[in-house]
Amino acid sequence: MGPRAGDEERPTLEDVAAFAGVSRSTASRALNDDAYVSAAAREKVLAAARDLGYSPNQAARSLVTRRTGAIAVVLSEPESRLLDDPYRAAVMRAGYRELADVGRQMVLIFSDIREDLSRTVRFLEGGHVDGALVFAPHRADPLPKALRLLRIPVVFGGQAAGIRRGVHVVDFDNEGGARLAVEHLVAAGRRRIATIAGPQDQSAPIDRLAGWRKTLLDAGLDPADLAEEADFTLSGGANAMSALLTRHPDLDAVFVASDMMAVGAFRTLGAAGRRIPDDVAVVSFDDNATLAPAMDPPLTSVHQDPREQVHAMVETLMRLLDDQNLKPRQHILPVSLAVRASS
Amino acid sequence: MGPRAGDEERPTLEDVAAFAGVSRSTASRALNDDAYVSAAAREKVLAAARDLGYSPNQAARSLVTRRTGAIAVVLSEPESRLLDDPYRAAVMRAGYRELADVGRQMVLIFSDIREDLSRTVRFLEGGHVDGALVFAPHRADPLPKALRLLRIPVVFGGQAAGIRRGVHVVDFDNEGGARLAVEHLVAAGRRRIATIAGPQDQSAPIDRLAGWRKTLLDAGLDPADLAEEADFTLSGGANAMSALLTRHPDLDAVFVASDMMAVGAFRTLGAAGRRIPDDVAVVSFDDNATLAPAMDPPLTSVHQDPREQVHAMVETLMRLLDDQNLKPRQHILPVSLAVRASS
DNA sequence: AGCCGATCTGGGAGCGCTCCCAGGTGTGGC
DNA sequence: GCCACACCTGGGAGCGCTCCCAGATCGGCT
Repeated sequence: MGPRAGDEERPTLEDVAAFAGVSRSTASRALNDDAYVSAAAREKVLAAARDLGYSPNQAARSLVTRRTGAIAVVLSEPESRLLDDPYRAAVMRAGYRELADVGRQMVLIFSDIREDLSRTVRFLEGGHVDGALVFAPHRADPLPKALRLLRIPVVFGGQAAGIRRGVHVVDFDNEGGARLAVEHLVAAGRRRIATIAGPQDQSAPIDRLAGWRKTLLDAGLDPADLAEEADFTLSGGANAMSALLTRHPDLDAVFVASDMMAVGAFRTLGAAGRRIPDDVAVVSFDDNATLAPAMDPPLTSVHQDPREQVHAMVETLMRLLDDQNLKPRQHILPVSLAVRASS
Repeated sequence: MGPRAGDEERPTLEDVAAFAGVSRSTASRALNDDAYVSAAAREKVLAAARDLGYSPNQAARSLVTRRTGAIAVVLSEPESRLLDDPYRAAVMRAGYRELADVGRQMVLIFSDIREDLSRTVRFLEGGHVDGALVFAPHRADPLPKALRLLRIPVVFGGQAAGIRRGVHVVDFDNEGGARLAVEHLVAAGRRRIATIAGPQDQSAPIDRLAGWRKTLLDAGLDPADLAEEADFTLSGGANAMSALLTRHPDLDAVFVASDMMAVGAFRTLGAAGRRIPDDVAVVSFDDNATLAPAMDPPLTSVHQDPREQVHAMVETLMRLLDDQNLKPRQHILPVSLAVRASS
């Protein structure tokens, strides 16, 4: 019959050792492929573990090792933003993969800026995880500062609210991406290039706006009055486009700080009888895999690869776990332009 | 100075007890608000815990209680599908919230059908979590059957691959939703109602196709040759629409099994010079918050609320944790039709 | 007074694991 | 022939917590 079927008791390391005819210590060494175990003993232990269906008790293990093997991925945003942001979905997926590749389990934490600060902090310091990857794009978010006081290793994805020094950051080149987009429009002969900027309480949209402005100036064009701020939503983008068209009926291009706002801009342009790209070229930022290629016409957008960002973050975090005194640095990743029919 | 600043050592329960002048047992009782602790003792312990910045060691706790306080949310799909599926993002978000509401931590598991079975199973039985919410829509997915052999409490979201009995399931009324959509089209006077079905290796699209067929028959219309299967992608939807138009140039409506495929259908219809909804009405399934309202014209779609589904799943799982012998049942949730300009 | 039960407390045991240390065995060098 | 040193093994301790049990205290009732 082998081991009793339907047995409620899960086998322990001691059981495996007894079954293999060795001591608990030797079994432990074999399972954790330690040095100093004979090949014969290792074989026997591994076979016993397989036969008994043994899997180690993680609680017992991390009680003594003081490591959990889990890493938190913290997404700190107002509730509304998270629901429909495919970029975040890609971040989660990438986080899972990249952490699995280094043998770590991802524990996902959603943390609404306004509500969940103390719960999130309590969880992170509760010893559930060995470290954290934190995405907290809003400047007013108190989380990054709170985390600084904790002893837990943290790497930020994107600029951490108000903190420029002493933290590990992996960010995209937002300003450079905006520059790519605008240079593309200039090269195509556009001269009245407006922008729909994102909320100026976040680093990324601030940098994108700065990139647009500087590139125009470098090209000898005047940015004055050609920028309109919106809130990253469809309707926000539509309204901003209306305002821009009213002020500058002669504009021939617009750089939009996110794909979702570009949808709104498309609406307004269509309703106003402007053809894309013939009358107005549109370039966006995000290159959202769901949205950008699905639009009509397909949207030219600045492509940022979340997988690449998360990979760099995990790499940094692993080094940080080895060496708590690792010198913090800002790691800026390049972006590229995905050119489609809208420009 | 209070407790030493920058102390590496985290305080233990024993420290808290000593500080409060009581025993470890009493401190434990106070912190877990057990009965049989005097008000005075409780006060002292709570104050001590606060002053020392104590947070309990979860590993030690779950070693003895055999509970982790964590619940896995398992998304079992081929890698490609997960990246750009906002429905899944909503499921994750809802899972996090609903589990937080019952004091549980979500641990997210992505499990590629083809690659990750053994890793997922190993994790789930490793004692990391107390139970699991599993989304495994593909009929060929071996995960549900593998989980059956484990002793871990599981609730499925959507029909579990090939298993109809003995499992806990919370699903949407896919057939009823399709019926709503088609009845809406019939009521609007449409008579040549085609469908772009989803992959017939999954329960949900199978049921949606069945609902379309039955409703047509009930209305005295002939479904023959008006169905085309596609793979839930944009291009799949576009190609299916082409095939349908070629076969039936006179069709006046199409029920599409997902929003993403509806985007493809829109493309094809536009290229063929058909106006929506004047020439061809389009109704879809998903009511993806990002996509459906953003389309031109905005898409009529069957609305399913992932939060509601997850809520029911968590409720069932909590009951299951209390009572392992809870009688399994199929819980079917109603859906509604979000009517927009495309129909 | 005496007793019983309810209320409260402290110490011991032990969850399953890893790590340390004390040994045992074999091999090679002098 | 003996020591040094690698290699390998087993047992003890202990991680920080919860639970059990024995005991202490205190009313209230016979």
